[in-house]
Amino acid sequence: MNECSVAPRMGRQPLTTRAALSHVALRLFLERGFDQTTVDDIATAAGIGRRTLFRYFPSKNDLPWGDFDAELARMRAFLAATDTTVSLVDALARAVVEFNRFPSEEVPFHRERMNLLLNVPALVAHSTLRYAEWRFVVSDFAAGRLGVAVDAIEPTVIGWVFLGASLAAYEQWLRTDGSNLIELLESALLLLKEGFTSGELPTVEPGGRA
Amino acid sequence: MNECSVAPRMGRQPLTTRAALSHVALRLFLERGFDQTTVDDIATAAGIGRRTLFRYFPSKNDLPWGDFDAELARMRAFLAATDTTVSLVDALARAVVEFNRFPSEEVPFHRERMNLLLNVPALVAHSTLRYAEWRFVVSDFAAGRLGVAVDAIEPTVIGWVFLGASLAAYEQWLRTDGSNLIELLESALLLLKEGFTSGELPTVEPGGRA
DNA sequence: CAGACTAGTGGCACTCAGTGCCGAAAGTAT
DNA sequence: ATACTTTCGGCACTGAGTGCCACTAGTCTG
Repeated sequence: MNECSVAPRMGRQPLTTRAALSHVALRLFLERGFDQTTVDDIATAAGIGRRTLFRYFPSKNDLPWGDFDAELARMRAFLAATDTTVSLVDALARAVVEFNRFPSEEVPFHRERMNLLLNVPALVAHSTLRYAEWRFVVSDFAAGRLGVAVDAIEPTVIGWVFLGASLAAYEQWLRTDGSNLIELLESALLLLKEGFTSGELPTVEPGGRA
Repeated sequence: MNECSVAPRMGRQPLTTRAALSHVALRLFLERGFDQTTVDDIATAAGIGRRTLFRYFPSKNDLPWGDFDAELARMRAFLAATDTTVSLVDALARAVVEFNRFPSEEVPFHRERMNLLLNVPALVAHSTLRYAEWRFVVSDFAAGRLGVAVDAIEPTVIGWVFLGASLAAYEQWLRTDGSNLIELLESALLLLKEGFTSGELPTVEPGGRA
């Protein structure tokens, strides 16, 4: 029977968690820089073997992301639960905002993490693979709403456009101390709604200063 | 005096060119796959030393790109030469189309190259760094037209959005044999002009089937 | 022509990320 | 105790990328 609450599954218990390793790595990256930190350093700091670390994360580049898959699943669920009376663009905009809402105590941590992800070249490059998964969630939802294939041009463009707006907001957020990520996201997403029809873009006040 | 046309500059002549190496590498990548091709293989095939190859290209990932910097300079020049009566969005749309126009004999080659760049994970990731340079050209132009800083939110979003539309067109192009890249780009860029105002996207026929 | 100068070449040794293999360790189930 | 299951981590290996340095192939000057 499986009635033990302390060690519910068979075999040896894991020594640590993805979250703990991500945290240790992030600390070292901030202290000495990403390139100056070796995987050995991280493993040693976490008190595990180097080989073991590679079982928790497939690459050094994945360490700052923590458990991104779980976050993505959250966004997918949020979209799935959105009422169909809400327009496609609004539904996506709300989901994006929701996806990027964090408890206030985690905000400084998240800021440092994004600072790395958007500035260290190796991480910038690797991030693309994560963004692709994110875009797929967006495109998939859009395709369902529009009644077209997920690889049709409209859902694809929508995926890219929402990603671009989000990252633009993030870049803005990291650039200015004390700015509010959620407000910046709403500004950027509003730009999409206002559209590019006129050729002259509407001037939107950055949320942080509105 | 410097009047010799064969060897105009001092010192030893280069054994090869970036373009030649890019071509050799691309052939090998197509034959056996990107991951199955080592830098040694490429250097040997090109008849140079491995160490020398790394002087022509900073990384294996850069080989498929050839001389991207020159292409970027062309786009920048095209934008700079665009009449100011043309709206911002139209100017960018024309520049993007121009940037992606190739002589018909190079099209199959370019297609294979983009096939690699958009499908091999390592290349997908690395491409981000090249795209960032591309986006900067777009954002920079937009910032000038809008009279705002290049790191303001509007030019940033515009950079992302045009990149997204371009890549969506490319993905579409690679997916369907015999499709026309230029037409697909125009379709995707039209989506941007039509905008997201209504919440319901206009249905645009893919250029390849129009 | 000799010697100085300059720029490309490539071998060697090194660091570091990532992987396959496999036995040891630490648990649970019977 | 024994069997089974899962994690751990050492070891050896591949392959990308780098610093160093001697060598090569040119030009330029006297």
